[in-house]
Amino acid sequence: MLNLKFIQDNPDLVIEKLKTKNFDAAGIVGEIIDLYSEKNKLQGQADQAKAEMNKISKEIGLLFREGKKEEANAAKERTSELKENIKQFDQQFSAIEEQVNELLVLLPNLPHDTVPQGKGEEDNEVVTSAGEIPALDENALPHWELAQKYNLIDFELGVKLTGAGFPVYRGKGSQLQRALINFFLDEARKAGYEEVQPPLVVNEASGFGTGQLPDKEGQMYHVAADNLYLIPTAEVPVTNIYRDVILDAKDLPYKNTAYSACFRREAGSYGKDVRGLNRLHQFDKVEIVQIAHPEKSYKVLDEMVKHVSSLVEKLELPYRVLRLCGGDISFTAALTFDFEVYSAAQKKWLEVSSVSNFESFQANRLKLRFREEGVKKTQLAHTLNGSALALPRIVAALLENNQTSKGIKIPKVLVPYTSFEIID
RNA sequence: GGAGAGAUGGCAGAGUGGUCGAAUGCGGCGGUCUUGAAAACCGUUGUACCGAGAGGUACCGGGGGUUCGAAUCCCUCUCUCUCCGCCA
Repeated sequence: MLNLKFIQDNPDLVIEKLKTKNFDAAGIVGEIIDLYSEKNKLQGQADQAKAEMNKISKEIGLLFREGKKEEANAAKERTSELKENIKQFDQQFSAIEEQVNELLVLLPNLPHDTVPQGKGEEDNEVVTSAGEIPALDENALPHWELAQKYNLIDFELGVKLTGAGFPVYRGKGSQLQRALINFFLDEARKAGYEEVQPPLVVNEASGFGTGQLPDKEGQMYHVAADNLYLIPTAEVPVTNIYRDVILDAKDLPYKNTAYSACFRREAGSYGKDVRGLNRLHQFDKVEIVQIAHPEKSYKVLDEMVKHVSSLVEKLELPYRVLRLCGGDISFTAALTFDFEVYSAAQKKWLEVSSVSNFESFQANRLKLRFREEGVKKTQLAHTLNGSALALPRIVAALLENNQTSKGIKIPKVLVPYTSFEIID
């Protein structure tokens, strides 16, 4: 959510910047500004009326104490009109506030200056390309066939237990999952992230804080009986750790990492790249989150991109980093780098990480503030997060790229975690 | 699932209709004292909005009501805790 005052002070900037996101904000911004001045006018009137009311009430109290009943009763009569006015001001005031909030929630975050103009994925900018694309045999298998051949993942069994998109990992497939999770968590810890194990189910306030609600309500599984949501990413509970808090500037940045299962309904995405591990309803992911000082958040973003790069490099996967264009970047992000690894049998780039700076967009919803030493006024912090990494597509690429006639080779860094070097 | 208790400032914890944005203690910050530190003592210490400022307003879990006036009374919702039952 953009800051109300910021919009008020920079309406043209907001409209101009949102054009990059292909969002025409002129109407909404105009309405917000009108409502804002109306709101202030009303508040001035309401506050004045309330001040008078408070004054009279105090006087009445004193008069009663002194036993001047008649004067007190006379004073009472003066209040009825005031009371009515206050009631009306308050009603109008909260109606306007509600309207403003409804409009505010419609505005996406402003894109960073470096976000390229564009309509969709095809306009994303490749900023890095690294690693060698392996030359596989003609008869190389896609990962879903490899998974079956080596009994690593049972998709049909998942359908029996739950439904499509809920695979059962078994044997070395299951061990490989565990190895990756531990590897990712260890790497994050070495990079200074504190590990946390958050709940996998969150309440409405948390969903709102990071921006899943109300915008992407249909994306999450909703536990209706308790009005709770299964998390689509650990970003939600981990970032919400910092909801409604005021931090000391000297303690920034806060760095957390968490492994979690992630649940996504993926409504409406059937038929598109859904084979095998490409798109699931439940998957594992290690997430990194940072709460940063606004002046340092882009440095932090770079650091996070480097961290994720190091992970795919250690796994010896060919990858590229994309700077998302205005048409592809999310509603909440100011700047996002996507990581894609090449899955050599499918001959496809698969997104395995998305690293974003949300600036103060989430912080404003979260009421996540910090205070500079000696300064009374609080400021909104910046939030950032990234996948480091999402497992399924990493597994897909590992299986496909490392297949040999003797089996599937495990990258060196993972061997201490898997305790086997080859899947055969 | 059954029964009960509760929700107040960073924490603990008073406050049952007016002078309460809220006692007191702890913690934090500043100071006095000290070679330094501790102790002791003194002062200070919530957030947000409006206003050029003086200042004003709101907030004692959320919403509504009674009243000239509500942290305090009433209704309602949510959450937390304790005990019992069941269970990992």
